Amino acid sequence: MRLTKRKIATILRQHGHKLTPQRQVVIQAITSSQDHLTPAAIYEKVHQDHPNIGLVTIYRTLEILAELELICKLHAGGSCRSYTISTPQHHHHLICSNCGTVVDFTGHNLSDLEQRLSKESGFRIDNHLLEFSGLCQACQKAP
Amino acid sequence: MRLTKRKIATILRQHGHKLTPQRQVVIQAITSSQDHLTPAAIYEKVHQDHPNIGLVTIYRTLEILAELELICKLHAGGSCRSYTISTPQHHHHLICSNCGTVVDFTGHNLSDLEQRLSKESGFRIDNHLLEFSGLCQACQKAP
DNA sequence: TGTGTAAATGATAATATTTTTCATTTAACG
DNA sequence: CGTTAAATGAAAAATATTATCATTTACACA
Repeated sequence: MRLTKRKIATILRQHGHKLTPQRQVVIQAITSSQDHLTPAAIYEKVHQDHPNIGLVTIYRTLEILAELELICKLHAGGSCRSYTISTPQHHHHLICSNCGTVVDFTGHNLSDLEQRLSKESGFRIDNHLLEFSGLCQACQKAP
Repeated sequence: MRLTKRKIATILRQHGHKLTPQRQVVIQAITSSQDHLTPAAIYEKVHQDHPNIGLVTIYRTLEILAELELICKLHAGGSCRSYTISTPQHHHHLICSNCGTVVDFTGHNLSDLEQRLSKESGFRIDNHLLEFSGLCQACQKAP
């Protein structure tokens, strides 16, 4: 189950942010895409129907959405600044290195490993980053 | 066991690259650091003793070293373009988000998960990215 | 131990990306 | 509706990265 636009709007407001038309457009662009999108890509996508929206607004919106964990930042693939829509539960990503399609997966728990590492290294572990990349079914067939 | 400078030199030559003084200096800067370093940070570090070395050379050297997997690119932490020395065996990283110290770890095998994901999604998985971040022992004590 | 040659360097410029600033506009609250 | 804090767009500034090119240099080979 993905985050609905309605839900996103509520969370934005709950945190004292306004739901501007520009933000709605950015959110729409992200939720309607299977890919991960860079700020520039979102700008492109959005600019056709909304020529007045500025790239800076995109940057600002993305920052807020990421802060609220409504979108996820991805690292695999070309850019380290591309985003995909988030889902409520903890998850990781599988990314097609050809077409950029993002598939979420859950059910893999890293807490055992985390505990082991914490014990071995003395670190207090706060966070992790786990992504897989490869070719999706469609891109395997037609390279 | 870390890669020695000698070993790195050999591998460079094996791939038709020259071992220039500039490259030696960059390698030295990376191998002698516990941190992960950005191109700019390496430039800073190196520029004191070698004022003639250009930032561009650093970029080029890093690209080659990364290509040959002699260094690893890290994503956790501020920059998505920071590097640490690599080790021969497959490993992942644990990174202190305060001081940048990088600790390698091995022994965690993702191939079961990889297989499961591959089956479930139809992806042909080529690669993965796994990093943990948190506070190292020293930084926990003195924030 | 020279020497020819492909590779590397540094300087500079070009391009790309991200952040700042600020005057104006607007969403959302009562 | 009116008020106000937040958001926007435009422009510029700051950063980061890549390309170009004339000159230099490592090193394979004689």
